[in-house]
Amino acid sequence: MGKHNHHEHEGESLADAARANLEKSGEKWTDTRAAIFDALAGFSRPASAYDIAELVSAARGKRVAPNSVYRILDLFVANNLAMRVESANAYLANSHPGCAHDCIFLVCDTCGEATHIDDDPLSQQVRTVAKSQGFSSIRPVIEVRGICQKCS
Amino acid sequence: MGKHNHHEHEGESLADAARANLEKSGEKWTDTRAAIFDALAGFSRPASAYDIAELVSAARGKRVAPNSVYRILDLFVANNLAMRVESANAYLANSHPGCAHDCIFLVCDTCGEATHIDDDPLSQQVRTVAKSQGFSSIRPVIEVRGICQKCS
DNA sequence: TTCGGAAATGATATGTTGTATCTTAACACG
DNA sequence: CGTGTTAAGATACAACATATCATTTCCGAA
Repeated sequence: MGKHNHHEHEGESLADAARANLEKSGEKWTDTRAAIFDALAGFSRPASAYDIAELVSAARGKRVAPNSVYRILDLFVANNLAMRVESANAYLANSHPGCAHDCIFLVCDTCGEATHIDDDPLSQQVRTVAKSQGFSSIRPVIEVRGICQKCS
Repeated sequence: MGKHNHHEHEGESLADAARANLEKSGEKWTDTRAAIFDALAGFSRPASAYDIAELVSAARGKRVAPNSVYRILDLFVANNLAMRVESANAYLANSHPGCAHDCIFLVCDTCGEATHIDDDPLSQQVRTVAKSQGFSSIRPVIEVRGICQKCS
């Protein structure tokens, strides 16, 4: 079935888990990175790098430039602490870091909320199709735009 | 199997088919639209609105502004003459307009070429997952980033 | 302890993608 | 013809992303 348990973290606990995962890769959990992770995790919907820059700048009373945010988000994505939602040019914190999946995002065109689904059999099919065409280094991008239940 | 024949058009014939489809929806096939469609169809990989603006401007010796290109691309996408590749912020001409599918794009990170796949059973599964979460007005975005055979 | 190198962040500039608003031009129809 | 509608142009700006170089921080070796 491709199903298994996730540890769904939140708040302190999520940041701790993120930190642990990042340090496991030999990366440092700096103040700036912590602040950016907190900001990202605090959003209930995909946040742009500029959203995060603004929030972190306000929270610390000290400007954080967008390029720094992008750098750190790239690091987070590379280490599975965050995911990029391509169709929204925005990022989401991974609520179960350390557990790698191809993600499926359902993004509401009305409220902007994104639901994060794992469906390994489905994403495997996508990988298989790509592989059959000779693709390697495959990174599936599976998203759905639409209207969520709340908004309809 | 979800398989069926496509009429794969190219060149003149593709533009003709595009024109027919657009007019069938009560839209006009103007000179500007024709020029933008030709430009788009002439690219071998997903083209940005600015790529197209540049090419059309050169071809006509008369500047076409990006906003006009966006307007017309939106019209094309709405009428299935073109598709947007979300992960590339770019557009592709539909080589079989009039035949609606959820598309799967395989995009090479090295050369930028995009392969267009139809797999209705697969995209149906994506739609079903979204529906099961209460989503409506569903538009799947299924893309794969990776390295194509030629580039590996 | 401080020196020197490496990694992280900051400052700044610029490139790319996308929209908003208003004006002008083309066109269709009475 | 005139008049209303649709298409396209001009312009400005907003939003997203990267490039480059300077500064700071941190850590290990002397």
